[in-house]
Amino acid sequence: MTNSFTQIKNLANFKDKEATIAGWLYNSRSSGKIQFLIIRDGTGLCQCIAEKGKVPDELFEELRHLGQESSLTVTGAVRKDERSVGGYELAVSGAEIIHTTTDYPITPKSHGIDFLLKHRHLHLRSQRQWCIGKIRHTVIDAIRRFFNDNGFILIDTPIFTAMAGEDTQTLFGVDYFGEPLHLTQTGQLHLESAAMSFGKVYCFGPTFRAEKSKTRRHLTEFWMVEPEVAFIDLDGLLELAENFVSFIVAQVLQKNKSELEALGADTATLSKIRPPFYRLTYTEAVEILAGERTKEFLAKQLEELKGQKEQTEKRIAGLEEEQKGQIKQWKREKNAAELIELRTELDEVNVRIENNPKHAKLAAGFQWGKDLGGSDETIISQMHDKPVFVTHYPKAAKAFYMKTDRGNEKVVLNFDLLAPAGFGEIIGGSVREDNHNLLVERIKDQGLNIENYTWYLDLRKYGSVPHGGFGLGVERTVAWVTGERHIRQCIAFPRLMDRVYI
RNA sequence: UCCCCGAUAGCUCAAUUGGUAGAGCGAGCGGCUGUUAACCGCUAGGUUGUAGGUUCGAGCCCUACUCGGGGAGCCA
Repeated sequence: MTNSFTQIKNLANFKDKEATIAGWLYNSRSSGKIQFLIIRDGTGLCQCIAEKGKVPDELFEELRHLGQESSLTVTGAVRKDERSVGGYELAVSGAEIIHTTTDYPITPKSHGIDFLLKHRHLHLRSQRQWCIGKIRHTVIDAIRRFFNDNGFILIDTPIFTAMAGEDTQTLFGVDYFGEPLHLTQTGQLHLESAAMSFGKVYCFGPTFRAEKSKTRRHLTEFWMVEPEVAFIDLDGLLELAENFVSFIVAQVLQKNKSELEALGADTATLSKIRPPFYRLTYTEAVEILAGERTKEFLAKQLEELKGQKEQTEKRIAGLEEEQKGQIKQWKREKNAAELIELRTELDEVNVRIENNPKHAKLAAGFQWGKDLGGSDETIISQMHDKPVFVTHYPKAAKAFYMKTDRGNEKVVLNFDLLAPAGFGEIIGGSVREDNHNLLVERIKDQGLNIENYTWYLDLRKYGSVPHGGFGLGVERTVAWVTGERHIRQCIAFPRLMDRVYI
């Protein structure tokens, strides 16, 4: 059935010829003798023009009353027209209605996030989600392509696992025939053993974390890709990570230009994402955070926000004044719509103004030894126009498996990659401790049961080599690239803390 | 777990100091031959999240609860 219909993305090939498309009614406008039907078919949007006299009267009336998201096929001549959404439109000669829809809940006007999440199964049809879904597909395709083309072997690591990468408090427990297991939070430990067989490996799958985090950066179930490489040092890992991320961004720019534009993403800044990325050590980052530069940066940001607030308030007051007077009806309605927008904007600015001094205080009081907080990462990230590596974190704040810097025992050979313009961490990685006895010490130091790690320690007994890897969060990457502020929009069916609709 | 904010028509939001609950969209009907979230006219649509309290009078004030949003810790 599918094969006999023309896909909307291919309409250009049918210029001045007849085509039949099959899809759903996305939106329609009628002007008495002429109707504009916007059809979506999963590959794009197409405006179909139905003119009275050129289609049977009965069909014309039927189309005029057709509800949003009704399914149908439309036949007509394909012609180029600048005024049309995709550049091409269909002059309708016939149509077959497959299913009539009434009262589709998601209208072309604005909706709140709660309503949209409750209707996620339908929301996936809307343009914004469709664009994000296409870009996510490209990101995942680019991830696999990059590793497959660079000599990495795919290893599927288990989802049921007894191993804990970090601490067990953030894991989802599972009753495995009476045995307590949990859902994986990383494939890394298993992957290390595979790296000793294949050299360069990666795993890619869902990951589960029971962190009680209610922020725009967190999901309890998300997708993560983790490469692991034998015979590599920290510099090698950074180089791998920057080439990898640059490749993903380049692929999205190449394949999803129109989707990026539809989403309002910053393609100019994205096209500058090329190696080398900025490199900071943790110690340098702390100096920046606690220093004058951050103080000035945040103070300037606060001034800008206050200015923005003042302007928005002025505009709101002006509009409110105008609404009190005698004005045309259409102007009154337009003002009301603008007021709603401005009030939302004002709310956001107020939250940022409220947070700014808190973040400034956290940054100024930052003590060497603590892990970087979310707001600290945001500040560093906002100061840069390209991704930033932060390396060499304090050993005490990090996981047991990270390799101690032999030149400075207080830090480990690890790194985070912060996406620019405030998006924050998208990668975390490290060189792994490869000395058997040092690793035993670290396991004991952190109060972990050494018996659980005998196989992991074996890797350091039989031909131990320097090795390392990292994990990249798919949804965070998609959010950064698309400019979407919340990662829940970057996966089809998000799992949030206390919130699973379907 | 902690801090801040919110809940009014199917949806997005108004409602002055506590004084008769309104608008747009959506739905239905009608009009309009090039619309871009089209436009114009008419119609229907409400126990203001729940329970209690203050008051002559509560959408608005107070208390508790439920649900949601934003942020913190932690992290990809």
